[in-house]
Amino acid sequence: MIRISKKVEYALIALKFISKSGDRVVTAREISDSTNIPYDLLSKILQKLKNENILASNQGSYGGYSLNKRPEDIPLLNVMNVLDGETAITECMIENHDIECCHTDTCSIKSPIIQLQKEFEELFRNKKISDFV
Amino acid sequence: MIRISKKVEYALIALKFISKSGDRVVTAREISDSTNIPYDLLSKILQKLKNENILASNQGSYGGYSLNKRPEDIPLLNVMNVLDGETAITECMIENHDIECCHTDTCSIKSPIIQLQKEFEELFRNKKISDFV
DNA sequence: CACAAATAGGACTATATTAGTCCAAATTAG
DNA sequence: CTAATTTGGACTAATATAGTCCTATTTGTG
Ligand code: SF4
Ligand code: SF4
Repeated sequence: MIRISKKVEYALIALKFISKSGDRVVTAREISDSTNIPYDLLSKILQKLKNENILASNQGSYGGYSLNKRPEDIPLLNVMNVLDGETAITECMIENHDIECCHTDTCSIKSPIIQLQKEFEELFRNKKISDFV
Repeated sequence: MIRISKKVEYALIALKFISKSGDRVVTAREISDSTNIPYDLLSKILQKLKNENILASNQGSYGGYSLNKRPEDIPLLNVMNVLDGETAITECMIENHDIECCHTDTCSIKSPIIQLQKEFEELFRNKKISDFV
């Protein structure tokens, strides 16, 4: 059905929330409360964004998250890759794929698929978090 | 993980096969044998393409499928919609959606999502079967 | 007419992915 | 120390995808 995952949607909503909060740090609880995104799920998402240096975090009380990059410097593709793994429109477009698709020998559409993969990535790489703010 | 479904990949491979076969009709068995696409699955795919008038079919012995449109007149988006249902990058982008996403009231990213949906559709509408042949 | 080859299509199963939950540990300001 | 917070593993539930099985219908040919 080709869908942007809820994780990515939630990330976009959260990143927007944080970028609208100025310089102060924002807690996961705060975002969860005002967006109805499940707290535990949101926490994981923010953690992954932090590990990717999209967010900065402070632990402990009065801790929270803040943006570590400008919204215009965060490509949507980056967020997708962090949360759902490498974005590949087909099995064979996964880089370093040990396990080959069982049709790889006879498949007649690989080269146009490579082209489509490029255009697909381009669309999502050019789309930045700033476009959602 | 955002993937083109196997159904759609198989459809592309099959459509390529048919369009390379000139004017004669091609059987599902023939395509299945030379591509290793599971016969039963392929049959369903071809049937759906026929119901959408992308293919023409003849039943009975010496029956089979043939293209009903020129490859350059078949958008990839069309094939995706036929096989996997309406292409909507998020729940709220499904047209006539009775059931609303549970965040619809508070969601802050709907309008950029609408824009992204447009660009997404554009990419897949501009990509034609002829690009795969 | 009988038969074989083909499309047509419903129902089902298995597998994989996504979404969400639960729990416990580590960190830190006050 | 304590409360608020991030960190992160393990688990469950729900949904979607891929594939299988079976039967009916159509039609050209002997
Ligand atoms: S090899 Fe062909 S069938 Fe296999 S994943 Fe790539 S495009 Fe799809
Ligand atoms: S309303 Fe917002 S959260 Fe719900 S599907 Fe649309 S974009 Fe996603």
